[in-house]
Amino acid sequence: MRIATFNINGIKARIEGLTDWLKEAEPDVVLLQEIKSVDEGFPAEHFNDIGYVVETHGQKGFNGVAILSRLPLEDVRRGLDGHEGTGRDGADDAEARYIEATVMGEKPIRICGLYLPNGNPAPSDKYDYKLRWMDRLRARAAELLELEEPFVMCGDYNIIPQDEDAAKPEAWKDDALALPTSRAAFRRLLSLGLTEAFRARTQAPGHYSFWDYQANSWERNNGIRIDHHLLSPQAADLLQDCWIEKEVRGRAKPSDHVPVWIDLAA
DNA sequence: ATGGTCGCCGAGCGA
Repeated sequence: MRIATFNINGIKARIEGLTDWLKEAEPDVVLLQEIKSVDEGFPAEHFNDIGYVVETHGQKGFNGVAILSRLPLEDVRRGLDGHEGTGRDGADDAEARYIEATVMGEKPIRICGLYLPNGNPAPSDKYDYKLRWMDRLRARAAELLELEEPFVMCGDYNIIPQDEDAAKPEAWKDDALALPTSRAAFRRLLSLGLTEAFRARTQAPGHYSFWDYQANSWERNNGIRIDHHLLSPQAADLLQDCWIEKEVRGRAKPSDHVPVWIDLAA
């Protein structure tokens, strides 16, 4: 089963490029982030027509996540638990950033798609929200781990795990994506027993999943690696491969992110 | 270099 995570930065702007990519790359499952659409505005029927079932968790204008799958989806869940009611919008669940479903292949796999808050500037209420959100994600991961079944948490984590994951680490020193506090929160997630698929495959630096639209970042290869797959032990046992589809960034009208893939023996 | 470029929509925010 081949699964890709892809922050598309707006479904309306990316419908054509995303369709072309789906037809040629033929992923079994895709986790989309930043659909920037309400559920009713997402062109689900269009993707049904090319063989994908669609589940969305959207909101107007910003954020929004979706799952596209060639296999049936069951037990869809939207949003994280832990309704603090103290978020900067009055409720931490005001932002649509998380969706879960079970993909019914040969071996059913629980798939979590997430768009972790950016958190800039730091410090700020936005940064506090990011850290709280990571706590809530960790609580959900701990719940799922108790089941001792295969699950994957895939998405735009907005975390540069190590300096090796940035072309210019010094430029991100004070950024919410790379601050020691952010990296520590990411490590706490991993230390529950999750495997970061890309780093499990290679320790090599210089692999990125995002290049800013500004300042010719793509042409200068000034990228960062912030889109990740975290696997439960039972899912890690199924991991065949993990790779970044860098070429997509050079296409016409691209997203600023590219797809990151895992292949599971499932 | 305190700008630069996108996408949401239809002003200004978020990244």
